[in-house]
Amino acid sequence: MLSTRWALETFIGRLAALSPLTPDDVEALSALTIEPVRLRGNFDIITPGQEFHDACLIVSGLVARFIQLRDGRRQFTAFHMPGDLADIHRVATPLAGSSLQTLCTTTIVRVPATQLKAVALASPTITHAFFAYAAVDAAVLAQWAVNAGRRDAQSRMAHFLCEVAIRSEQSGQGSREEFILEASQGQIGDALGLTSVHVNRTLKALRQSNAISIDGRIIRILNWPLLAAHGDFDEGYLQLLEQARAA
Amino acid sequence: MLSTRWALETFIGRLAALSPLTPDDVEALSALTIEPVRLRGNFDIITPGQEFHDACLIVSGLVARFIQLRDGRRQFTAFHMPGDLADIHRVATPLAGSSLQTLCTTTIVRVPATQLKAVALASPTITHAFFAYAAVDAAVLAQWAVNAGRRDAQSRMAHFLCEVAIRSEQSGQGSREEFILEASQGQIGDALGLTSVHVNRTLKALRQSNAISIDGRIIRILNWPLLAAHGDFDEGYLQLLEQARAA
DNA sequence: CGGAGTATTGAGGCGCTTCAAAGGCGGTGG
DNA sequence: CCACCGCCTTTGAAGCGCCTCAATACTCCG
Repeated sequence: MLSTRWALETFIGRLAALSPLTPDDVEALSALTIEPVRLRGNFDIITPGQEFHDACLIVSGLVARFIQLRDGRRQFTAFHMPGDLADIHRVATPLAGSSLQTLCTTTIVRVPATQLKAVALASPTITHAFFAYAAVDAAVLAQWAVNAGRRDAQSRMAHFLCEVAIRSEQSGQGSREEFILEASQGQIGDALGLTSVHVNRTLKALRQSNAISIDGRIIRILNWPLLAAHGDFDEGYLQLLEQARAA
Repeated sequence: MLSTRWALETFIGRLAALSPLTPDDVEALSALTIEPVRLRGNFDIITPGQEFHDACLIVSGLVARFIQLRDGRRQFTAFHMPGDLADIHRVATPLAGSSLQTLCTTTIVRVPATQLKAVALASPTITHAFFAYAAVDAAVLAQWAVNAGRRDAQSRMAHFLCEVAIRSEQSGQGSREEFILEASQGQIGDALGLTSVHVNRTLKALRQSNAISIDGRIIRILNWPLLAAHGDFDEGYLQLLEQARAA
């Protein structure tokens, strides 16, 4: 199930949803895979300032992009789930402004940036798809900024859970009603700009309103309309480009 | 000075700093300009959900990208200054997840996405430069997310002012010691995730520590090391790719 | 069975918001 | 030319949301 091939096909499928790929495109992209690497949790894939010449395709597990402050506190700026390509910008530069770390035991495939770039430039439809993929990344990041800047803790959490739910569903890792989130409450706090203590209280409140239930790392959304309303969540931004293609 | 041609040349210069452009590239990009449009402040260039088939080159003034909540509060996710291309993602899709609004009287040039796309696909170096440009946008947005998520009001403000200072300098609009920020305190609050009241108090505190002085819309940074330290500011992320090219 | 990391809960404090009001400044029209 | 109006800035006072500190319980794993 969670094989290297599965991850690559999921990624290609997502690209295909963004830009109609030709059979040649799919073939070129399918040739990308190199050896998978298994990493423990809390492993630093990239540290800032350092040059890094590979992109990361996530096969299983969970990877977070983050920026760290001098005092050690940090803010996650993205979660990357199985089937995601974590470093699409590596096409443009080997320098990273942010760090990448596994949140749990994770399998990734390192795709050399040179290969990625060659594939991108070889086909206009792939170029287009890569742009669109980066645009979705940016749309998600914008929502995280809105979360941190303008929503209170419960709305943030609700919006965040809705996003993870949809993305889990999109990558075939679960449904929007039930999925696995391999992150501790402290790590969720780093994504939302909250402390682990307040994440705990916020989750408790959402549980008590019967919007969600939690069993270990399994999240169940019991009342989707309630949660979506609470988080002011509109899934459009996650499907923006699929819609564009349909039009 | 702030002519359409100047803005286009500034934009091309920035691209050239990201990826070595050929003379043909420069020529192709120089042919992009269409008629400039003058807009009043608080003019909506894009509203969400709507399709939009042009990218915006800023000639003068200030444009903000933002996402609005149901209750009317909003979070800015980017400022676009003269010489910036505000909608590089329009290469990939006509659908916008966020809105675009002028903050003051502003002149823009609407570049048809079809033209932009054609130019991008015609040259691998331009494609590369566009990717790099989008990567810088994403790096800036990530810093805004960190600002809202993990920094207190004074650090946020300090970081924000440092960013605007450097970007003003980069686009030849001023120096990092003295520049114009055409935004009200309420609008600055929308960028930082603060209320206008607290923006006012925060600016007062920074003035009293002799880090900055303010005269109307003119910001003077009196003590750059102090302000940068206060905001935990490292300008690397704004010049990431220039460095990459130098290497 | 012991230890480390995580979850949970309480108490107290601070930072930012909210509400409110007054003053400044530029623009517009009588 | 001045009176007026809207927007912005500035300041005060009070309240609340989230943080900090702290203690206990849980769970996984060796």
